[in-house]
Amino acid sequence: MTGPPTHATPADAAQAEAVQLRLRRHVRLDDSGPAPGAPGTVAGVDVAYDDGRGVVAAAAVVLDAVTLDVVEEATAVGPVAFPYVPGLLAFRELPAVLDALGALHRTPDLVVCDGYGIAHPRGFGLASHLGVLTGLPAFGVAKNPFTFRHAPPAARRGAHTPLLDGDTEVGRALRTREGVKPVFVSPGHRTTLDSACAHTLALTPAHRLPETTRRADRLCRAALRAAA
DNA sequence: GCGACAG
DNA sequence: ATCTTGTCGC
Repeated sequence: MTGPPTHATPADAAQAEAVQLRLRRHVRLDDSGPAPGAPGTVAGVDVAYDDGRGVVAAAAVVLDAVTLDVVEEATAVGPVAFPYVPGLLAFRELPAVLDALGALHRTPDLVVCDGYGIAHPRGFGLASHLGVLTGLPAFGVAKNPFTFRHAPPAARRGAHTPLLDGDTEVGRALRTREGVKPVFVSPGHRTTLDSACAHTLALTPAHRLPETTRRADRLCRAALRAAA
């Protein structure tokens, strides 16, 4: 039997890796998600921690994909369920993020994550994991190149170079602001790299990071403070 | 064996 | 992620 995707927190790193290997075959990189520029909604999700108290706060902010106006916001607070281990970030962040997404009154057409999609040691980063569990189109925008190689893109906004895992392009270093350090985009689920990059440019009219992640970042920090 | 390592 | 002031610049 092909049982449903797991929600339970793995007991250790070995079990977590086994879950990733089992779930990754559900990843689909196609254009079944919204086309860049099309009307609809885009959600940004992010998480903030208070390691001292072992508390995590997540936020989901839904924007109008065309105007970038905020349509709805939701937060969730809970106990930290997993330590930070490079390659296993999803087990630390997703429980709270899924709660925040579940608290929304409407389902977004697309989700933007802080981190990576298929650019990952086992091809199953945060955005892919979230996409597979929710069934929603998702991609990741990371602030650092992780373990991947890339050449610096040209200085103008929109310039990009491949993010390489050996010889495979798993993502892209994308310049969202002229002369500013690029972001690192990778598809997660039900989207392509081209589409993810186009969406990222549409979400960055004024800053390096997408409006979705900027808003989710602010909101989850506020939720963490309020939880104190 | 020693680093490096999304958030 | 998080610990942290002022400061330069659009």
